[in-house]
Amino acid sequence: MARKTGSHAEITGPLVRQAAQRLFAQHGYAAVSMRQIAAEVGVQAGALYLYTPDKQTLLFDLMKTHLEELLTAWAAEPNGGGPQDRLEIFARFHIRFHLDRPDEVFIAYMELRSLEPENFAVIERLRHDYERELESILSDGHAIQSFRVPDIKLATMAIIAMLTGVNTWYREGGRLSRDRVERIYCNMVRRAAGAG
Amino acid sequence: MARKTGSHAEITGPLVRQAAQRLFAQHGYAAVSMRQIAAEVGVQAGALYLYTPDKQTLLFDLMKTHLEELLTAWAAEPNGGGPQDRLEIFARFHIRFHLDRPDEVFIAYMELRSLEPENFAVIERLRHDYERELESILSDGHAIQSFRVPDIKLATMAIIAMLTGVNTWYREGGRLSRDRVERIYCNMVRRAAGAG
DNA sequence: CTTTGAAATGAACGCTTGTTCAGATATCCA
DNA sequence: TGGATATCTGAACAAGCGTTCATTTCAAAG
Repeated sequence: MARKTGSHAEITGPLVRQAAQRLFAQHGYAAVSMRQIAAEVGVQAGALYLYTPDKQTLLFDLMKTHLEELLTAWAAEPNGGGPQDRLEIFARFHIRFHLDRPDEVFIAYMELRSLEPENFAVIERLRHDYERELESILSDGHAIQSFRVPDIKLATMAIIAMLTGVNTWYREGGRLSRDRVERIYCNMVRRAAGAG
Repeated sequence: MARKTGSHAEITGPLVRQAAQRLFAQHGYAAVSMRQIAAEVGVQAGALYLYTPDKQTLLFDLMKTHLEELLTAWAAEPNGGGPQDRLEIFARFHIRFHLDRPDEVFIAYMELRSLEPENFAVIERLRHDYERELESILSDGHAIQSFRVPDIKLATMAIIAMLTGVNTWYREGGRLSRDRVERIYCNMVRRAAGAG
């Protein structure tokens, strides 16, 4: 696969990350070789080491960047209103963000076991930071009896699993529009949380 | 890892499957070598080929067996009652069955991409057979207005994702008993389906 | 006690792996 | 134009891969 003509060296770095992302998502970290990534970029394997110290770091950076972008994007969402509004905003945000990045999401969920322990700890913390955002919404709603959830942590995990699950079946141009999917999931989440 | 003393050759086959299951679940199919599996069993790599034609078939058989057991076990559940009862039975069954087999479930969900196309097709069909069981419950309930679901297929996927998600966080001996988890999930599923 | 046949070994096959590095090449600034 | 600097090649390294197979081991059957 030849490189785009006219491409200068300073854009090879992003190309490497892009190629690694697609290949890791498709075949899995362990099943993809540095030579495959290099071929996708249009370069020899040795050249990759100008852009990453090793294969593991390549994976780690992809996952870290993804989760940091997730937290940043969530922080930029409107955060006014009561728990019910915030739950709806969260659900819609989660679906939108995840459907926009199927490869990143797939890697972040499937390649945790491919991370060396120190890297795993970093990623796990970031993921937990995000989960706590939903947890605090449910907790606030529980406090003022807007929601009926017997166990807040369990509800957090259940709702996130349900929302993230959309990535496993949704395909662009399918039977349902993204907006319709967002709306339906929103309703299910609200009801699962026992919202009035 | 030495074999249990007194073990005869006729039980090595199951041991191989067991070892492969644990290792595939922990590190992923591509990351596990035949030599690692053999070491776990207490045998040399060549001996594995008395029990499986190749590595791919080993994976395929694990997944196929898991899904067939899932379908068989579900068929053995009581299937009387209305959609509401059947939804509750399904939810409890799904959680119970999946929590009992964390390794199998992990492999069945994570290693789809490691299957060669023909094998993938077989597994995908089995999985779909199972999803259709829930779909028909929701469909029946929708027909007699016991459930309020704007889209049955979407609700099917959402509920299964939510239920299967329990495997990602539940740990034996944790804060919540299995029965309590079952009950809470049951309620969330009922409400998500819009059951009266 | 010998024969048989399954079970397991251990070496070997050709190939791929992640990573390194001396050398070639291209690009940019003076 | 010339020299410095960033970029990339291509070969090499040791190690590991899935798989095969002639040979050995060993318990049970005759």
